[in-house]
Amino acid sequence: MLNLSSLHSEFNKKMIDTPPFHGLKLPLYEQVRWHIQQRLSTHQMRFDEPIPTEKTLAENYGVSIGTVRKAIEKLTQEGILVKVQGKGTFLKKPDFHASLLRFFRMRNHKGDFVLPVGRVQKVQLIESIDYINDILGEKNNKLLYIERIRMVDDEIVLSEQIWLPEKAFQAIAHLPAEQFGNLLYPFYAEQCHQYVFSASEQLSFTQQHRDPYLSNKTQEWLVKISRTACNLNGQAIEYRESYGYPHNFNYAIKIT
Amino acid sequence: MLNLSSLHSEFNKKMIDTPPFHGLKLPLYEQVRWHIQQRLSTHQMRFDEPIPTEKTLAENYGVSIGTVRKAIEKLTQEGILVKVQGKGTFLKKPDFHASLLRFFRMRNHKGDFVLPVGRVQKVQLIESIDYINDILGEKNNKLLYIERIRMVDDEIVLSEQIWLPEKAFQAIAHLPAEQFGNLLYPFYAEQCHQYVFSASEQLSFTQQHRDPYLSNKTQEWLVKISRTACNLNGQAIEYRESYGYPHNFNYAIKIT
DNA sequence: AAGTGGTCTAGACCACTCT
DNA sequence: GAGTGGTCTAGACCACTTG
Repeated sequence: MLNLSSLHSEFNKKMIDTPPFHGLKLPLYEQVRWHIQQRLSTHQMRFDEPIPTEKTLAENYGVSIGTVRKAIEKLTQEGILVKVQGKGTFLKKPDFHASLLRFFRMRNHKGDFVLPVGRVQKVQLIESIDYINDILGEKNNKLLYIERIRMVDDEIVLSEQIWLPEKAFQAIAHLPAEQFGNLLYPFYAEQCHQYVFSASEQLSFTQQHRDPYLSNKTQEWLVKISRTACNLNGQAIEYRESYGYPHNFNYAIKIT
Repeated sequence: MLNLSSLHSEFNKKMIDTPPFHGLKLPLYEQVRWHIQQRLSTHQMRFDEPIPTEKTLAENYGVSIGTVRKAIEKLTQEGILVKVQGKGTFLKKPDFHASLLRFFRMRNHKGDFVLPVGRVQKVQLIESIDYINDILGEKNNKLLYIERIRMVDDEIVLSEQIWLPEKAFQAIAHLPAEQFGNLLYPFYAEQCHQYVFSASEQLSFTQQHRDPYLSNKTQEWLVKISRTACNLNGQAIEYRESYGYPHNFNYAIKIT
């Protein structure tokens, strides 16, 4: 279990005085929610062990079980926790396998939908770029710059440029490109303890991008996806721009 | 108030025997949720009067107030109801103003973001089209076919083709195009008591579409949005295909 | 002041998982 | 059988809106 003991004693003091709470009168369950989330994000991530039971949390926090349930329900809706009946409540293992597939439905030569394979081509330590650092919430920081392609049947279908804050990713700054695996987020997690939990993507079309890996002509339309990926605290830890051809593009959304 | 009286007496009989429930053991709150939703969708829509209070519903259904609250919470999450403290719980007035703006951020000559103005160009009663009727869940039905353009600063930026089931839209089948207003969904509601509550959209790119209103050339890329719009029961009541130029296209999404 | 939803309690029993 | 979350109860008091 994650160590959440001694919460009870800290409860009142911590809840009302910590930064987000000065002067605010948040509902009890919001305070519990925030406190649990803080505890989770400052621990080493464990996806295989349950967090304390609702009953335990209720006792530790000195609130009723219904209040804890409401807090956990919120965290579940946000995609941070998953509840499994009979087993417990777990940190949700985020999987972004499907994320680019939300936009691109690539087919291989047989016509089946496939996930393009990723391959890092270049890794480079570079000086500060203002607009990237703005996005990452940093200032004048060195950056780790990565070029990566994604392929289906040995054909390059997407080209990606990735910027990381050098500070948090020192562990991989000097590794050769070949050691970066197919998927980057598990790689970040293993090597740097940086966990991507959410991302916001922006989609647009451009005729301005000349890509070194896509053999596109001048003035040809490309799809551009800008992604900012964040950790549990909402802190940006990666900025990425992906380019691809429009013919494979397909995206479905439900509006309510 | 909506008339939800006499629910109590019908409760047990109705809940377990009505179509979705034969043999199923749904939680109480799910049954309540479904029952409320049914009642709402078979009434004339009233967005200005509250539904019965939680206390009343609890008494009528013979369940505790917590169970009713959970049912209503679900309906709130689905965007069907809105709760207003001190006033009551209301049917949510759906607004799709922003929906196309989710994809297209049109700027006018001053550079501000604007909602394109809609204008119906053609209204026509046509014979059955199989793939449209499939989408609408109908068979061999006549259709109402509409052509509509959307404009910014007198420039056509989107072109739409719309198909409606003739049966439910007889009231507008023979109206001249000029009488269709700027927005269609409020028009459907007023004239035909057809209320759009949700929609699923599919986005793609095509070089195949030659549009009568967009002055596009052969082989030029266009954005295509296919939308199926549904009422409260999830029944499809409109199918629409919209085409536009990619240069204004911009779409943001949050992934978790 | 009366009525609404918002928050919170202190339990109960059930369904499921694991040992 | 022990432990987990899932469902459900029967209240209480508070915050907000309206007459």
